[in-house]
Amino acid sequence: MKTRVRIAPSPTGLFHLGGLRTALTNYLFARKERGVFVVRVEDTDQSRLVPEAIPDMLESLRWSGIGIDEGVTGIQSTKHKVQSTNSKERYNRIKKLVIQKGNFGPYIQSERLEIYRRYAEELLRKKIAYPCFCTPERLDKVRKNCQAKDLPPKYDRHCLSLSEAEMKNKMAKIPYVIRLKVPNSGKTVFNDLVRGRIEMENKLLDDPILIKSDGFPTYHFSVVIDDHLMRISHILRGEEWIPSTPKHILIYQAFDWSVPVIGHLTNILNMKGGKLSKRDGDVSVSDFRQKGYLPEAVINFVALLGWNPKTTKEIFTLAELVREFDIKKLNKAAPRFDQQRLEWFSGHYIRQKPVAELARLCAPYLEKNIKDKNLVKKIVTVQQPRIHTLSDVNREIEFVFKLPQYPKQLLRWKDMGDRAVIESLRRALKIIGKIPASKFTLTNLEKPLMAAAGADRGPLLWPLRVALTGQKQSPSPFECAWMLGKNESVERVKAAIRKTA
RNA sequence: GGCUCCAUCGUCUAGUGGUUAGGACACUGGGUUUUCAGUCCAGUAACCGGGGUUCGAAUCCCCGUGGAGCUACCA
Repeated sequence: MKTRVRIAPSPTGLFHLGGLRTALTNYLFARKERGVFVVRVEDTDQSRLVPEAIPDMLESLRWSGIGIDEGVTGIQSTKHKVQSTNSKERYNRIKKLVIQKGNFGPYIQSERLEIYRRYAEELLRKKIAYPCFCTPERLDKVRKNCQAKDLPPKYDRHCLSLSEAEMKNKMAKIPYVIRLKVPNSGKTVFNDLVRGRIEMENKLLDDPILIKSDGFPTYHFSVVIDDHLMRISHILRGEEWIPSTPKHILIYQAFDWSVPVIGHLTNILNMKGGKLSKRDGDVSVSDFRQKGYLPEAVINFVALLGWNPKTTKEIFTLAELVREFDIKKLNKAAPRFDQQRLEWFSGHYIRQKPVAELARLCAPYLEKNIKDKNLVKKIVTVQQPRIHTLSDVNREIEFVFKLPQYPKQLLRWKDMGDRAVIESLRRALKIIGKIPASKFTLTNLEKPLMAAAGADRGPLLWPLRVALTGQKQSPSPFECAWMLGKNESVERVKAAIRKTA
């Protein structure tokens, strides 16, 4: 049987790190098995729709390099086509721009309502499911009652005792949900691909709602119908689904369908060990993208959260991950999100980039509008070893555009006096002045200055660096002079001499 | 409360009955160096607790404890 996996995101918010990890795992598994990676949108909760969620997810996956084979694969530009109206309307307009590909569509659940209805009616006919007319208030009471008695919260099957005639009569008049009748004895067992055998007593299971009173299916129902109809062979999803998996299996059994292989991945926790949420800062993939983390770094970092190759290798490109991925090496314990580790990965990948490419990547992040392409390249060259994200490119380079005010004492290296400072600056000025503006390169600066500095470099280089930057900390004087260019460098050194004299 | 899952340095993890418990991030110190980075070298640091099983347990079993998840006409 062909390996077919899917992610089934719900468009209720921006695509976050946990979603990326699930997507990556499914993608890697599909590639490894030469299978198909499907994206299906589960928008059955009409009250929580977030219009931008689908485009955000698609953009995040595209940015990460995770290619989609089937299902919701792309979107036409949403710019100018979607005027702001109420959010549900906006969602529906964006939905129309979604590109779907494959033979098992539609791949958006709100477009499959008749399918779920049909299958639910089949279960109704077979008496495996039943309509329930109870009000939310009554259900709430039943639930509280169970809790008060320390019993598992379960529906009391009040509506199951209705006569056929009563049932028909009510169905015509009152809104109702359709529930699955779960067996009240025995246990449901499945073999989780990452956790091994998991079992649950059937009598602990609540009769799950299959179809809501608004006619939409619940997740539990639509996920089973679609995974079956779309021939999904392996379900790899978050561990929050473990407790409801037995319900899903009972639905498969109700239709006499074979159950896919199921594996539950760990969730990503915050540093305190709690659920990763907006409160912990940035968790959406688009936030990381906007902050200038490289996709290579985010992928590498996320791949190693909950999986590792069991070797000491830590740096992986997406292609290497495809090659080395092994589903058996998934961990069971939930990892925590460590920002510092992500930053290290990002810095690492930034240092690997060719300067021209890094300059192109950094360009949108530069705070100053720099027209001189050459200057951008210089700045990026200097910043490359110092930064962790693309937006860091602006860090500590204010001096390039405007010399900050600084006290003249800052020019002194150790116990130097004013006279020594002036002498040192004049020497530097002479050397710099000799280099033609057209040959004002890093090496042409470094060579003569280092030669002149001799063994004890502080007396020459420290005053020069401060004269150029006005800062206690900065890149090397050669790099600073190079960025500033000959004229500006000369002017700043002269100014420092005047200041000291 | 009920149910389910999980448990090695601060963090990500290696380890599947016998290891000086290994690597990486972070941290600390040192080398390189004019400062900041980078880079190189070194160091601090962990088997949640208690019982078993065994000649021997991080590893197998049980009981605790702790954490997470589910307990919705949300997914």
